Amino acid sequence: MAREMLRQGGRSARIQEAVHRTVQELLKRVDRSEITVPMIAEKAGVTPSTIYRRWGDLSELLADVAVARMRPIADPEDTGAMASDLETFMVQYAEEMSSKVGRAMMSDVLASTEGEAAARCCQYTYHHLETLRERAAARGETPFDINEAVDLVVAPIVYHILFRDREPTPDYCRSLVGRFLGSRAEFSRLV
Amino acid sequence: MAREMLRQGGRSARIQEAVHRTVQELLKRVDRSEITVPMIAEKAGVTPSTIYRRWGDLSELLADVAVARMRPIADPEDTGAMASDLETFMVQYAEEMSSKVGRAMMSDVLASTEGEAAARCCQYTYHHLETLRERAAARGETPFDINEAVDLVVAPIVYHILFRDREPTPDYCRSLVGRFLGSRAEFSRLV
DNA sequence: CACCTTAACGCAATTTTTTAGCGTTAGGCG
DNA sequence: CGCCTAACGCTAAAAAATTGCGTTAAGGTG
Repeated sequence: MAREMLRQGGRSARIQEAVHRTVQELLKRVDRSEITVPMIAEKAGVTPSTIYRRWGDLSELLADVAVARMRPIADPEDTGAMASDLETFMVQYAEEMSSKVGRAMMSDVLASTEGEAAARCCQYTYHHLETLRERAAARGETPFDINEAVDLVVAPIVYHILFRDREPTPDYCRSLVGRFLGSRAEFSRLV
Repeated sequence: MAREMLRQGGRSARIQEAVHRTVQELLKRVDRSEITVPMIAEKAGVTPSTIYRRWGDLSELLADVAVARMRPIADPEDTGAMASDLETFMVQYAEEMSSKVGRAMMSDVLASTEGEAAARCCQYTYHHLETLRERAAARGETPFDINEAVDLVVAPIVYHILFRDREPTPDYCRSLVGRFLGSRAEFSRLV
């Protein structure tokens, strides 16, 4: 799973770059069950033993690549209000994760033995929600609770993607956000 | 994935039984990354080629075993009331799934390529919830909606188990059930 | 800047796993 | 009882994973 490298520059970095890029390209073309370490090694121009020594096995490499792909490159879009911010973000999240590559990424991340990859990609989601929460607070809106957002919105989406028992349509995602924010309103009305 | 066997009895069934049992025993002793097909074959007294032909590869076999283990053997406990029924069931569910073997089962199920295993083990949960729902209706209680129960209670538990961002303690599970039933009460109060 | 240390790599031999052909065994059915 | 063939065992060949050892090149030091 790409332990923290003692040497971060030069050849080592170039190889990581080449291998990651090769894996991503392969994931687009061939089915994941067809992908092998020697195949990746050849296309990336490295020796298989290098991959084995550095990542351990194929599943760890795939998990590493998946986490790298999930690393956020930008903050979620600012739509001007908390509700629409959450809706847009979650709809987009569901779209990305329910796609073929998204599903593959989640699968790879969860297959990683240590579970460290899962925790990290979970942090990415928390970070985005935190951004939205602070943005709402800065606007003067009463900010939402992040743990509750995960329980009421993120978790259902992820569950249905993983277990394939329901399609996470945009409408469904918006209804989740609606229920989430609605439950807060009703709660505050009752106390 | 153990395609529906054309021959269900006799030798074929004995081999499936032996292989399944061997896998379960191995999962208790050795780490999953150590388990190999030849290892299972030897302990089960069959040839590796039999396993490869029947299950495809190791991950499919593990998924098949996991689904078989998750197959319900009994209905959830009847505690006399819908709320306590749900609480007991979900607390027990969280305990089983967050254990080491439970996590391994979920991981194996989700790693299965076709996702057919995931859908099936998802059906088991739905079936149990359906039992609780009918039981509640028979008592005269207003039955809960199963999809909402999945979204509000099951999904968060599963999410936290998979991503290891939170421990699904009994108290936490009960609070999920409480919020779920509470949201229904508040909703009906507002209409 | 030249040198030293050693992490990380390439190569190749070995081991293990996976695949595939082919004959054999034993369910299930007429 | 006897036929048909799904499913198995065995074996050989192919592919993948592991390991030892020499080589390359980061990154630090005098």
